[in-house]
Amino acid sequence: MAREGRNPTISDVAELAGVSVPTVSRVLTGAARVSPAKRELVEAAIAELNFRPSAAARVLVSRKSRTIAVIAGNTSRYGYAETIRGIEIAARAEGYTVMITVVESADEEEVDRAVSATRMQTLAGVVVLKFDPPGVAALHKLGTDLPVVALSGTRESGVPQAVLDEAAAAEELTEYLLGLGHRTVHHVRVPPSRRVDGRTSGWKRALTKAGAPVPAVRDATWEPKSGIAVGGELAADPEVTAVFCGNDEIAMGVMRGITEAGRRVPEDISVAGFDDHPLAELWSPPLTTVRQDFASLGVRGFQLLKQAIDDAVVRRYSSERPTLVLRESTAAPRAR
Amino acid sequence: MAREGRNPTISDVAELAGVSVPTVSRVLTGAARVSPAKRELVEAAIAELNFRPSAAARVLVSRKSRTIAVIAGNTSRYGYAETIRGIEIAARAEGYTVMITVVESADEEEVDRAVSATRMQTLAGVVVLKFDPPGVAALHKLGTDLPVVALSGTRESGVPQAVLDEAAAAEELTEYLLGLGHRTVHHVRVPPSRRVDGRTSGWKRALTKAGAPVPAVRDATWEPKSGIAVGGELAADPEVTAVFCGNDEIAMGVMRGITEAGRRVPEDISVAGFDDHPLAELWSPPLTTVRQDFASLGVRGFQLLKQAIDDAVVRRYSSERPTLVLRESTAAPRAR
DNA sequence: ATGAAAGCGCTAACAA
DNA sequence: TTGTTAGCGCTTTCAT
Repeated sequence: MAREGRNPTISDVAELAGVSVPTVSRVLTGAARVSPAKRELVEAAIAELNFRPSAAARVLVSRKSRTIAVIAGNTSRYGYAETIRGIEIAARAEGYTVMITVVESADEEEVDRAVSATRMQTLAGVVVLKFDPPGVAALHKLGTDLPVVALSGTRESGVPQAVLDEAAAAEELTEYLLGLGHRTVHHVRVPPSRRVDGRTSGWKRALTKAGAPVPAVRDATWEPKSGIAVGGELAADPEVTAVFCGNDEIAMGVMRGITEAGRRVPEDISVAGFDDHPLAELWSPPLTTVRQDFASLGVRGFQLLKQAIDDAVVRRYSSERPTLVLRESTAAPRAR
Repeated sequence: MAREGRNPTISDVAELAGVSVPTVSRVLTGAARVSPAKRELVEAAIAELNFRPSAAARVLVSRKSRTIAVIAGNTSRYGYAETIRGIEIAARAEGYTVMITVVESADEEEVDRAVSATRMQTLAGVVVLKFDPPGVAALHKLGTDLPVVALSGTRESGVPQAVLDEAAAAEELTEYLLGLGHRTVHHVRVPPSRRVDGRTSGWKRALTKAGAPVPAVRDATWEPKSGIAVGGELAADPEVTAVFCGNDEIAMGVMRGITEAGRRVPEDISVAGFDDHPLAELWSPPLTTVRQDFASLGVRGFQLLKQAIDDAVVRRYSSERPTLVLRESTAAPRAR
């Protein structure tokens, strides 16, 4: 009999409906046919008791889970947050639950901790945000006994992955800047995920193709403010007429540094960003950038994972080309 | 014997270590003393097999879970994302896993869906982001048989909650603006969680106290762009000399609208925001605002939840007063 | 189509 | 301190 003070179980439902426990299970899972009469009884009992099956018991016996994990180096920065949002939307649509694991650093100990914490759960699969070194490290530690999909800006061998082709977009943006008449384009990099970074390599490729000089790369952190100092240095160099920044937030910092140094954007120096942050078009001047659809990256990532979970014919890649967004922070250089 | 192709279980460990299954369990949970000799054997076996206990089995038998759920109307907007980050950090430090449930709307059907999905898992507790109507609705549907903590900007009766005292901060900001010499302060509101909203009520209180006229509230959406049109309207009214916006992103939109209308900030119109978004200080002019520590709100929320989970003496409230940040988007009105 | 029986991997209660 | 026994709430055989 259903006791008070605890959640109803499947046997409470079975008893109330006057059927066996497996029959209730059949109604729940839809795995086998149940006569309409019994099904109705069972459904009434479920509703009356407000019964919800225990996910833990289901997982234990069926060895199948409706939970996926997302491993990420960060959850709140724009690209990360939007990507996770996309994953969650796609997962929810398919009835999957999402749990989050944050990997703070690429230290072996921290990566082990994160992977262990993740793998304690019985999971249907894992999506790894391979945007940074912690993500890359976690991906490698994860093992192959579980469906895994990586999300990133550069296609790489190994697990299936959904990609935003950053290199192609960065190349296009750099070519646009050169086409405006700039002799070359300087580059401020955000912390790269590996030695090579799609945005940086696309930039370099465009310069090389055009026979333009390749200036030394300048590094910024993820903090928008770190762009201010870099902007100041850039403003001090009269050779600099165009700057391509690794993301919009850094670009905003760089623009402030340039402005504080008394030079104007885009009249003296053109500045372009990357991502199309929601505030990029509100900035003064509105930012020329590359639109990255992170939410769609997350959706595509989950879809790839779903295929792997279902043992479907697994497409290993899903690539999308971010698009150039021309606004007012870039212009032709002034005549010298 | 440990078979290939499946995860090792506690009995594999027991067998390899030459002890009983419960002894392994004791080592795992630390619940009872085990002789150093056996403990070492067990630990060696665990390491050799790379054994990880099944969370599902543990939950099933112990009825205790190390997973908490976060229910939120949104995951990627600044305040939400930072709050979730804080919850995750605090949870991780205590060995808890975080799952996310998004409630898209306050529709009964959607709220039921979200709550059901959440409650399928055996949870230690739930943190609800009560920043918007979906969050409020989910909180009410959640039931009382589970530790629940709400996070919001306004203290309210009911479940324990961690709060950022928005009303007090909004009042302080409005007083500051009035103190600058503005006859009154106009207000642009972001979508409120209920009829009353802390930011709006603090603003109104300050005006009333000062005997200043209370202008009609203008509404914006969460989209920063929605501020542009509002800014244009405000700029067209010569009576408007100071505007308090519900968040920084809207303030940025409003400032753009004002600028596009040919008026200047702060010379013609002062504009203040709320939140201290990371880009607020980089904006031109840098934004006067109220710093809200969302990450700390999340941490405090988890701590409250942890106390409830542990049946400790439960503090029901944790309140923090956001602080005024004075920058350059506000100034005294020009002499008329 | 339905039920009886078994058992997923662990912890709790008890005995030794 | 340690082992034996029982059983958490389900799904999965296997009969019927």
